[in-house]
Amino acid sequence: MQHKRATLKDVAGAVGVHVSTVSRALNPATRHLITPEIVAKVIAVGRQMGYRPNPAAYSLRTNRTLTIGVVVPDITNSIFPPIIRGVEDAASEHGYATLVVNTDGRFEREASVFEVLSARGVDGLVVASVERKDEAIVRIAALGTPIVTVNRRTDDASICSVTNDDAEGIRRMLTHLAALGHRNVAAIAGNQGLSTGQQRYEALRTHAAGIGLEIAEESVRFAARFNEAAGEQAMEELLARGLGFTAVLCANDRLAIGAIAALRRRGLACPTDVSVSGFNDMAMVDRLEPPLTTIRIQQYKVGFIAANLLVERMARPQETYAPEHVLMPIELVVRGSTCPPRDLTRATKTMRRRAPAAPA
Amino acid sequence: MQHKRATLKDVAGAVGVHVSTVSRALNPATRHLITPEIVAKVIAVGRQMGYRPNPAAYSLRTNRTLTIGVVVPDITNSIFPPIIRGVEDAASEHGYATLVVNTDGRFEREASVFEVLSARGVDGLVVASVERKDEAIVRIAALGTPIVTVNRRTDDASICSVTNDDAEGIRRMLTHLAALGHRNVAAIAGNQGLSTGQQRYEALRTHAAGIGLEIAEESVRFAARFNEAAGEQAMEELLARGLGFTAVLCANDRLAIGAIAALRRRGLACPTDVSVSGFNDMAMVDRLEPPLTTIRIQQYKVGFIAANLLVERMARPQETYAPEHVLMPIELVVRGSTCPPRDLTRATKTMRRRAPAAPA
DNA sequence: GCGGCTCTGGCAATCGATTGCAGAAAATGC
DNA sequence: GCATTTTCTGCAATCGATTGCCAGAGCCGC
Repeated sequence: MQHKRATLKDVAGAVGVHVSTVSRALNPATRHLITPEIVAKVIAVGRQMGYRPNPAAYSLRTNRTLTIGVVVPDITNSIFPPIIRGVEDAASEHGYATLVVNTDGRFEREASVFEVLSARGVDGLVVASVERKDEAIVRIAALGTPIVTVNRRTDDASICSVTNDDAEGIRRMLTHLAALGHRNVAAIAGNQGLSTGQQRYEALRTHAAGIGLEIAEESVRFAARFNEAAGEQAMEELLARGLGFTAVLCANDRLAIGAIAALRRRGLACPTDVSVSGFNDMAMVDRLEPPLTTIRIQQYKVGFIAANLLVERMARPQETYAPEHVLMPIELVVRGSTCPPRDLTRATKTMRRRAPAAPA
Repeated sequence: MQHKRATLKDVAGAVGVHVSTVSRALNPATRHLITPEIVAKVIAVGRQMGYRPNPAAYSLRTNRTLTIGVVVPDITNSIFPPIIRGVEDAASEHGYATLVVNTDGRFEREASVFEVLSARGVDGLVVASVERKDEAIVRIAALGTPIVTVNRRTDDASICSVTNDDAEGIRRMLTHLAALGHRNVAAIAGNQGLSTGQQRYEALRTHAAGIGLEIAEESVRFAARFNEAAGEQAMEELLARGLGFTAVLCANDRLAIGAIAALRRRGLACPTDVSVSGFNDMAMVDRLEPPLTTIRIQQYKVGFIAANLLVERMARPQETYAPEHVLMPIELVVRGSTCPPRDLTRATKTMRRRAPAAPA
């Protein structure tokens, strides 16, 4: 990146002091050991010579890389970039760089990804790809690497996390649907091996009754993955049973998008025939037709806070302290994909084929 | 990331040879200097002890970090993650890690971003945020850092690039619109300070006539930025002039999305009243209403190839060689946002207000 | 005027690798 | 069988920082 840059030795030579003096003068923590005039001179000459510490030498000596690893399932999944951005912004404020790696949710790749980060000697990890029972993470944490999980968390409460208030989100959405007049609501739940999937489903079970909704066992389908295809398939299955629901609550936006596509293919309109709700408020879902009613999570902030938490923990290494779990508030965003039920049961109970969205 | 790991010295001790022997035995390039039996033993013991080289020590000695910097305007803009992913995948195949930074297109941030990467001593750069006249890049390149730009390029042909065939994309889109029967086509061009903006606009000028389209000077609006708001504003301006166009070619998808929103707000339907086309084929544009007709670019591949090119260049440092410029083929993707003109001029010439998308 | 104190800043070891050089051992030539 | 070459391995310097230890300077009080 540059030909040769000034070293401590160069600065020391220019000022006429020893390298150790320069080192101490430049480090705020040891600066008090040096006479103020020398400090000023060193700083001035250092700046003028364009001195910048060599990170390799620093790492070698201190065993710290000022780098944190960020592990995500896939950076091209648009839920993650805002989180990563938050992590990067917070990390860079503290002088840390971030190394982002993708696991694709595949086990073998996950192992190699941790291997790479470990080989690079990252000082800490922000992990967005964690599963509820994630022994790999627990093992790495036990070895002493500070870790914070984002969006999801492990069942094991010893791993720090920054997550969204999934339960409250579901409660708010159920309340919204009930307020619209829906009584028979179906749901497409997510992967129960992930905390998001499990929390959201559990909230459904916990809150439905109190809100006045009946959600029968058979009205819930579990999607294997959080994507459009799984949502589409789940919706197909729900429709095939003719359960007479007027709304479908989906565990995330991508499932909802798939669900709406499935409805459309069956000649049913969203929201007039069936209301559909999402979760996350991904980019662009406000521009879909219909615009998606969903729960907004604070993606950027989750990443930002997680990185700050991590930096804080990395500062005091081997101490043990209580793990922290931050829960971020969510927000209900009502758009066009939910509306009052037109006719409580007719639409989905009798599965007549219709031309898609034909003008009446 | 780990408590203490085996060093060369540890392996040397275990095998009973000198560290330099271990170093040479482990390095494929110097392995031939060592007796095969010793090599085998060193490798076996090294593996068994879980030896992994310390990157800091390696960097300090060799002045190479095995890290490349990736500079993008904003990782949350969904055009970039696939590119980044391509870069990361290719880079990691060669043992390189990637450091991604965001400029937000702001000048001062751009400077600090290069500063950070330079301080970290990256071995090379993949830059997606480059402008046509980008002196910063040229300067850094002149200092000896290998650089490859992606998606965009500098006017200065000495900087390697991997870009998409923007001109051909525009030609294909114009041909498509002409084939549908459009004759009076307007355009929303992009920032002319970026190669994409300029190339696409130039292609418009070059090819329109030959294809049988008239694109008057006043039928082209230049959007300041490549985003929805700019597209919306540009479309407003086009509509305000009542030019009688039946289609609008936009320089990218986000402009097109904004343009369609503006049409809708004016009570005009896309594509029945006005066809709109995009460029890039971003994620999700196939799920919009109407699904966007656009030009598909190979985002992942662009990143992948750029990283390979960069790695190749980093391998032989100070040599000078001809800069390479790779042009990736594009693909026309016809979806719902373009259709034959209903009535060649009535729709946009007489600006009647209508209820949005009301059934006839 | 001297012992003891604090305050500064220099010395040198250290982190873990790479690599030029030299010397020992083995192979080759005659 | 000796000289010469080749092959292999060890030695030690080096990269650029940090940091424990120590010595000299200056100050104080008595």
